[in-house]
Amino acid sequence: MVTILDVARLAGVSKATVSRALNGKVFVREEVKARIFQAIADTGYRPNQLARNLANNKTNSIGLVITNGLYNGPFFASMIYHAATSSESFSRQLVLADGKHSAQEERDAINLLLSLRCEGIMIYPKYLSVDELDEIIDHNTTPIVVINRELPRHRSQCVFVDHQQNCETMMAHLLAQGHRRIAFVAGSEGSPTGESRFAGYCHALRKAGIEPDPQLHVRGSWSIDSGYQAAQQLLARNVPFTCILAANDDMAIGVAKACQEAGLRLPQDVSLAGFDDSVIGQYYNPSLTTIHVPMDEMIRNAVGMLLQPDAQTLNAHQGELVCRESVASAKKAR
Amino acid sequence: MVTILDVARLAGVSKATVSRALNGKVFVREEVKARIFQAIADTGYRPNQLARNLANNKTNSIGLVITNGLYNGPFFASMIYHAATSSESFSRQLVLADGKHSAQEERDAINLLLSLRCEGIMIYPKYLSVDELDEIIDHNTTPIVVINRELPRHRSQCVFVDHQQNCETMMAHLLAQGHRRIAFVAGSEGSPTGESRFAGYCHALRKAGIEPDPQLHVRGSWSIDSGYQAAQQLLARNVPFTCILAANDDMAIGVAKACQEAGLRLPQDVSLAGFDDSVIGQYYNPSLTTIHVPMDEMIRNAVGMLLQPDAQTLNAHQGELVCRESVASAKKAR
DNA sequence: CTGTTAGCGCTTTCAA
DNA sequence: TTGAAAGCGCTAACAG
Repeated sequence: MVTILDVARLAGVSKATVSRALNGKVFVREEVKARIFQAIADTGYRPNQLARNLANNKTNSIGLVITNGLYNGPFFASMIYHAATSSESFSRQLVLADGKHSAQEERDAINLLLSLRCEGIMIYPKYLSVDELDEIIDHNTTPIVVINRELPRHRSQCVFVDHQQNCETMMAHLLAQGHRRIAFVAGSEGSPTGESRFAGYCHALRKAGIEPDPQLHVRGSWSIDSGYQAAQQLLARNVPFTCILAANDDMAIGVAKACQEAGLRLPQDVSLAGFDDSVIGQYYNPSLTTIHVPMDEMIRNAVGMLLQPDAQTLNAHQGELVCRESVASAKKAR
Repeated sequence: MVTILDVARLAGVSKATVSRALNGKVFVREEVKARIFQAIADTGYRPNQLARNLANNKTNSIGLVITNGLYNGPFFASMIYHAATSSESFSRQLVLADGKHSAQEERDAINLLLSLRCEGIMIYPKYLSVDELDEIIDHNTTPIVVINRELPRHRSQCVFVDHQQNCETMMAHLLAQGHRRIAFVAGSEGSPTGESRFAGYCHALRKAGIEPDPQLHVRGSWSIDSGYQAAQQLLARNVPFTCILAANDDMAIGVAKACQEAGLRLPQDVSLAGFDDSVIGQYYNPSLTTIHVPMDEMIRNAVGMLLQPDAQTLNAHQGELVCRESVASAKKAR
């Protein structure tokens, strides 16, 4: 491996001068510079970032902790996409670490990124609780921003949307269409996002004078397939409903499949809605009514928080109702 | 920042001993070890991987170059997913670099990863030609594996599937269903994957004694939306066909949307098929006939090649026809 | 403008 | 089994 010393010798200067020529902060005589660049070209020298990072004590990289099992879906794809794009726009590399299957492994992933000396770390938590996250942030000097969790104790280290509020917005829309018997396909047990959406569902119903019916409540685990299975359970119960609200778009698509297999037409026989506004929803048949979550904005914000901790940034983001074909006005309950 | 020296002092030993205790390769007296770990716990010491990597001259990381605009789709999501999973299974970190919008930027991305001293680099090329890739591989000692491109000069630095062969398999199926007027929605101009699939399409037709009709040929650019628009163009031409084959699943979904908007029923009025077997195809309505590309296998293979360059590995992978609802037997051309 | 000299934090001989 | 010392490749004072 050719080092800066080789270049220096070939150009007949010292390492320092090569370094200066390379970094451009300090003036180097044109003539010398030319010799140096010639030597670099001749040797095929490539600076060792590792050494450079160590000397500078900074790495120009941003870490992202995300749970492996999750990033298969379109939702997470767009998250990684935005994370990579935002990082690059700040000339930072994105380093991925897997949260795997437990809080401990999520912690390990953070520690790994920390020992890699990432400049900042974003984490989309799945297992770690708010308390644990608070503690991790307290115990570290490296900037850490939590995505999709509200941390009351660390207002400038989190970005999130109010899922409950969004769900109430959605419910208001469904109720306005005349739906009264609305089924709910929940996300994984214990997921704060899922719980908030469910809370929004219950709250909106009660506000409309309707008591949530446990018979209309089934649980999935965010994947398309889990939505499919949840819907089959729901249909097997043989209770009447005119609309199904799934806690995310992926599950909604699974639900659609199950309904269609059961001979139900969407939206004539049953309306359907989801959350997240994943790309496919727009092109699904029928296209999916959903809530748009501004992932791009959130991530851009998160990266901004990491790199410029002082700049005041907005951490509560607004979701937005997107009305499409999958919701029709209610006729009569099946 | 607490360093190994702080720990050493606190434990009353030398840096070297702490290092040894930490790495476990050399024996350290139990009693001393205990003192060291106590000191580590007390100080909250975390080894600096940067320094460690520099000293060891290795990084435990694998780089992936991929074009930003692309990884929004489900296909690339699954690629990143498998890349991260495979890397982790070899205890390596995945580092992402963006190929952006040109061959030069793709080159830059590789150079970046190289200067980061990744142990190996995988590249899913979009702009770089086979010749350029050959050259890059020749000029570097770091292992580089190219995904989805056959490099005749570097058989053990590439993994790929035979897209033309796969397309012929698909065409054989469509022809067997009685389709004769089969439209083709191509991918971006100049894309080797797209060209191969198109070649397979033409070849299969000719083998069946049918001359490809330019009127049945439209071009998209891999995205759902481009498929939608391409299909609209096709429909506007008002030429008869009984089946549409899109060069990937995403475009097929766009095509489906356009057809349905035009009042065509799938698959009764027109059959539809795609490539890649992306998750959504299975749940789309109608579910999508496609060719499964074994991305998991390919990536695992690629990572294996990077880390164990000597081990003989298979680099040509087989695609597999997946028959679902979107293709029916041909009645009469519209 | 440029060379010399210390480090950055860790690993690894070499001796003891 | 442990310590001292050299070195990984680069940057950054400090002189000159």
